[in-house]
Amino acid sequence: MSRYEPREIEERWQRVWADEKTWQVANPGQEGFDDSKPKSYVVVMLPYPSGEPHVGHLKVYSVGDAIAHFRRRNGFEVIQPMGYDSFGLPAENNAINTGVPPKAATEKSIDSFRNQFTEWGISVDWSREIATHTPEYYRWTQWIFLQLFEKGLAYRTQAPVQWCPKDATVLANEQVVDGRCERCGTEVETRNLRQWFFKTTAYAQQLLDDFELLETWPDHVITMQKNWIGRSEGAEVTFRCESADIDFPVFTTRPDTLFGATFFVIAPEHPQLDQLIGGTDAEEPVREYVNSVARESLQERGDEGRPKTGVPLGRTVTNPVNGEEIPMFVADYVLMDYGTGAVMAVPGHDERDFAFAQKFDLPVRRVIEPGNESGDDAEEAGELPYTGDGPMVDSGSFDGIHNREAYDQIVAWLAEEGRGELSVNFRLRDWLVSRQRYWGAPIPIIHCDDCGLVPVPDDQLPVVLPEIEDYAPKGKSPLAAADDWVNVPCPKCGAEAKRETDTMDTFVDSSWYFLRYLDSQNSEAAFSREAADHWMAVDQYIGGVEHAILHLLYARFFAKALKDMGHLGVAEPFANLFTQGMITRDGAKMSKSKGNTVNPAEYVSRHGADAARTYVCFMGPPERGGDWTDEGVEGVHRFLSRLWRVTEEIVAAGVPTEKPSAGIEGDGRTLLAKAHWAIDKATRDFSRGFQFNTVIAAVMELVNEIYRVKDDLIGDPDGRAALAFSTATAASLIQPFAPHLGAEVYEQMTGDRVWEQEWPEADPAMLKSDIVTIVVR
RNA sequence: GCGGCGGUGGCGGAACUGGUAUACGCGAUGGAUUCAAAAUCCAUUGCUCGCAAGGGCAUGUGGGUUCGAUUCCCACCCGCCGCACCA
Repeated sequence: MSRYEPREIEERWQRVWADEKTWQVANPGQEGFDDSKPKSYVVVMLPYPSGEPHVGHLKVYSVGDAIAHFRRRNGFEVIQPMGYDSFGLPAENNAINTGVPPKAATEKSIDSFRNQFTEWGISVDWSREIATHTPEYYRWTQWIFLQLFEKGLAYRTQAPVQWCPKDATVLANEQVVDGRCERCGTEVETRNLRQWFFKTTAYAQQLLDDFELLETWPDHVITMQKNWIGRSEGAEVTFRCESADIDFPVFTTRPDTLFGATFFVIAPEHPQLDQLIGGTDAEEPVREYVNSVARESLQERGDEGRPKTGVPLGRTVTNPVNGEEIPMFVADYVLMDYGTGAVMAVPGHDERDFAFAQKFDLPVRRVIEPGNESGDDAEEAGELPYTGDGPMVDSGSFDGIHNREAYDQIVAWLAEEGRGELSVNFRLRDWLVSRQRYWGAPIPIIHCDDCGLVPVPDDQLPVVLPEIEDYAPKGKSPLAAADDWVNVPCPKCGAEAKRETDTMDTFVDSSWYFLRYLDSQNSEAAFSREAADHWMAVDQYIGGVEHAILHLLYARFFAKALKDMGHLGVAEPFANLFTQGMITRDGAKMSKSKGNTVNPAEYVSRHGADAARTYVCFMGPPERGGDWTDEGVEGVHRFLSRLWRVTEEIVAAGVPTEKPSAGIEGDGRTLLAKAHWAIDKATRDFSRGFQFNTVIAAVMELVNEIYRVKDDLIGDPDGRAALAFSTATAASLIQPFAPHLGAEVYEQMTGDRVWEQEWPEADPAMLKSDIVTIVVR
């Protein structure tokens, strides 16, 4: 009997799949297109190709492939493409350090990724492969940019932006975490720069509403996105500064507390600050304060518990509800980029305003009595600031009314007076997409002194990224030094003009790649509407939670914008989302510095791709993380070897051509019952949130049962038929995880190709237990 | 502080709708095979008292509902993740 040599088996089947283009699927209108089957579009988030794939990749592609196989065998026409998110800073930083051009290094990594994915036996339709750094791809990234530009959804403006001094580029808000660059951890600075933005805020409401359309997105991802979009309802109320002749609108979620406003605060960056203090006694101290705030990092400023600071402006505004004059302050706890950059301060009913009032000895006024409805801690409820509900006091004609009712009445009254209206505010800001770096898609815009911002005409796309010598960032894009490339005639008037030298954030590239997969060879369009209408939306999207906000929000925005521009039929790109957990080692996140990394290639060569793949699916529920152990992989390898050995044994004894007889009794009957039990269990757990660990456990139980009875059954033709059926069943059920061994064993037992077989169905008659358990009360 | 997820043997984890807690795997112990080892196979393995038959205790803690609770309810403790001066 020969040993289980996984690499031999795996290479053999990989050759078959490659030669026969088994996983290649035609589009509508193409030869071989099959519309008799329902479609299923399975996408695993595309990798950033750097070095070699790590275990995270092994896990996510194993999970995705299991789903793809299961869908195929349940009668779906499945496409599972692959691509590379191949623009990005790491390749460029590497180029600065080593001199290896980003393109060369990236393409080497892509080859390595493709080779390993092939060795793992992932069932990819390679005819659809894309890489975002190729002109064939980014030509269409640029085209989409221009589409957004035409619709006013891409615009250029000067704004205070987050600048990472280490990476020497601006960052999107989403890419700044705790005041630090999400990539490199460097503290970011605020700079006032002209930058390109996508108008994500135009879709803020729709991004919230369309969560309705999503079928199985994990709650925590939706929650995170909702928090990020940060919708709050309230009112916009205008306070007037008579002495300076300026109206100050403020956003408040508590218009019911308007009568309690005792002062007024504006942000240090407020554009009208100069007008308010110019030539007054307050000018000196205010300027000093504003400068000191500017010197502070965002992180320091954002600290919730820090003592309140601020400076009086020596002016007042009029409270529109009672005509009262209240003093104005500038303070850094008011942020310019939320609401209107000014707030009415109600220290009696807001904790931050209260803290400020205490510090500056300002009056605190109660306008809501603690309600008696809650009945809990009366003492605490009586203290100020009080943020709960209750009847209004000291609020003119609204006294005695419950604050929730007063809310509506006050807003109605303000609207009548023309001093306010209902309003909704979002925390979400527009997406800053320009980067002062080299290795990205050039922004296809030409700056002309006379014509302004001129889009590069369609027939001149792509704007090819030129090859340069010096990648080092100098505060502006390295592209600025490429004179031949920068200087071009204006497409409109022909005068001398200059190209935009910024490149796009790589998240732009990855916001639409799942559309390019559908029509990757199309040189006339980004993708055909017909192909998109057939395949979209993605039926199952799979990836890490770390993209819960960034990538998933951007891709959702893209789909909505493309839909509104008539290029796409769906508003949500990913109908179902599955997020897989991270694999650790020795309980810690893997990192080169800790020396606890796992190189999948090593395990694939030692135990086979099937064992490595099955192990990552067996570690625990795939949405959770797990700790990698060598013993664990060995255990799975042992299980696969057992399946292999029993196959050899049955082959040696002679594989029966007959099916097991229906009347079989004893061990044969028990074994068949176990096989049907395993089919039933595996099918249910597969469908129930991809519980792969228990699917695999069920197959292990079946194999254990085969071993328990095989010596008794192998001598008898009928018993051998039962063994062959059960072994083929085990192969069939393990195939989504171990496609090579699944194919091998299945072929030996039946002569057929397992991936062409329908997923097995359990015979209900075989599921009935002989022993009926009666529950006695 | 707010929101979400979780806590079960020595370890990773099972347990569907409230019905045999600990499936499956790892590890450990004993045995078979072998000149020996590897590999393989078989058996045992929650803790505890007992020579044994058998008993007691166990799903983070404390209560509750129920004939019956890992599962449902209330209160609390711990861990992980996200957000956090957003008016």
